[in-house]
Amino acid sequence: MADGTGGLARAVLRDQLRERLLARILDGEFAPGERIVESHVMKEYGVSQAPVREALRDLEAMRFVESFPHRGVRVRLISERELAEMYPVRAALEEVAGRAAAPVVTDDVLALLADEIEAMRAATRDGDVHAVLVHDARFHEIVFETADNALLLDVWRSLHAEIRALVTYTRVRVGLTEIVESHVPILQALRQRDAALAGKEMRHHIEHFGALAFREKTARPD
Amino acid sequence: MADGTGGLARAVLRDQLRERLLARILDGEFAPGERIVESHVMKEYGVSQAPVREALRDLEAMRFVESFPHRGVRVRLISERELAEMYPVRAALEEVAGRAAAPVVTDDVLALLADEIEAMRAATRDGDVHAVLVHDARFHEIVFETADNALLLDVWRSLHAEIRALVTYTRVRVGLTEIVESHVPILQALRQRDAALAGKEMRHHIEHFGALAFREKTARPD
DNA sequence: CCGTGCTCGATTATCGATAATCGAGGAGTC
DNA sequence: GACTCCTCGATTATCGATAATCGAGCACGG
Repeated sequence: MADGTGGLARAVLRDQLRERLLARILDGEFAPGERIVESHVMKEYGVSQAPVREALRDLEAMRFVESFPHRGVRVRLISERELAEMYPVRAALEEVAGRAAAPVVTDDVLALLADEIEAMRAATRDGDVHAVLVHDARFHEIVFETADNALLLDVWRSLHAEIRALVTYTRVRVGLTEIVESHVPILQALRQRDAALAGKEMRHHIEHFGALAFREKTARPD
Repeated sequence: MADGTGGLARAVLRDQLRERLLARILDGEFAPGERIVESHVMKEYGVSQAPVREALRDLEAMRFVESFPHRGVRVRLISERELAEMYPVRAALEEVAGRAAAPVVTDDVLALLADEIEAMRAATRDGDVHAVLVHDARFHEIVFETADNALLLDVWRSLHAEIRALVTYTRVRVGLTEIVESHVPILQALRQRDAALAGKEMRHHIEHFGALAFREKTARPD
């Protein structure tokens, strides 16, 4: 058993490797565009090639890396153009989630959502940008889970890489408070169980920040 | 990258195995709920365990099979509910594609779309259901390609709408002619370069058949 | 007769090694 | 000097074998 390096010897190796590698990608230790060589990872964690390959394949499905036959795996470089492309897709998905979630949301879930907003506010006061983003993502994830559509949730999760990269771009341009408070109308629409309104608020929420983030280059013909 | 039928990704065993296994699942040779044993597939195709595992993992990501650690892989029962879940997601994506494609569509593309409709009509006359679905899928794919949003195209492809539609068709009888002719309003909206209308037609197109196939559970308040 | 623990066959998860493939860089030619 | 061909090092794709794990069936005690 490989216990010389980091003490990963419990569950399925593939999953542990995936989490480790993902953390390193998000920390920027693996820079975008940089290659991730299987043999290096093998030696570093003292495991064999197979679990490394499968972990990397999982990360590919999550869109954090890309791979080409015989040419290996590299951290996906997410261009500003791709981020711009994400907004209409994400906006549409969030609208679907809002519409589906509103009629079936329970008071418990509403409380959870309110908690997340509170947590975002607290993190904002502490200046903890990372925590804000975590609770932001969690807020949206709760809505998608409530929508009770496994396929929808799956597709949304596959956008994680883009969403993650997105916040790095927008971090400096948009105030944290504005981000946090813009979740309130969504919660209110859900409280009213108004499907159309909830969908609209979800859509606007995404489109608003999309327009903010790319206002200098969006020459959208309307 | 998610390759559809790109062309030069042939030599990789994993991909070939995935296609073979998928065909067998769809043919019903592997019944829903039935286990797929790695060692059996190994011997049957004369390959090693690694490519089999990776092919099965791909199929898992596509939701055609499910796997549990140390307990192997089994064919997922694609429930009617799951098929129903696809429709709102797909409808939203198609609307985005229609809106994006309409302002930039060329006459060449419009001609291609008209050709696909003609091909669908011909296939209908021949009673070739599979061909109809292929050209149907191609019609929509052309619209997504025209939308010029790589992420949107990627997400749409990940739905494998053609395959799911096939499954739907085998369960719910919908008139072929109705399917084919319902593409005409989309083409007309694109001809007018009317983004909002094209999006709306795309959405209605999908929602219509979703409602037909699963009318008992869609109770959209309107 | 029923429940419990154990053994065994089947299967997966992982390993270490080999074959196939790619990209860079040097020798040779015009 | 620029281009082409070829070799070589690096890396991936696949293989065959071993270790870990699970579930079913059986012996045993209550």
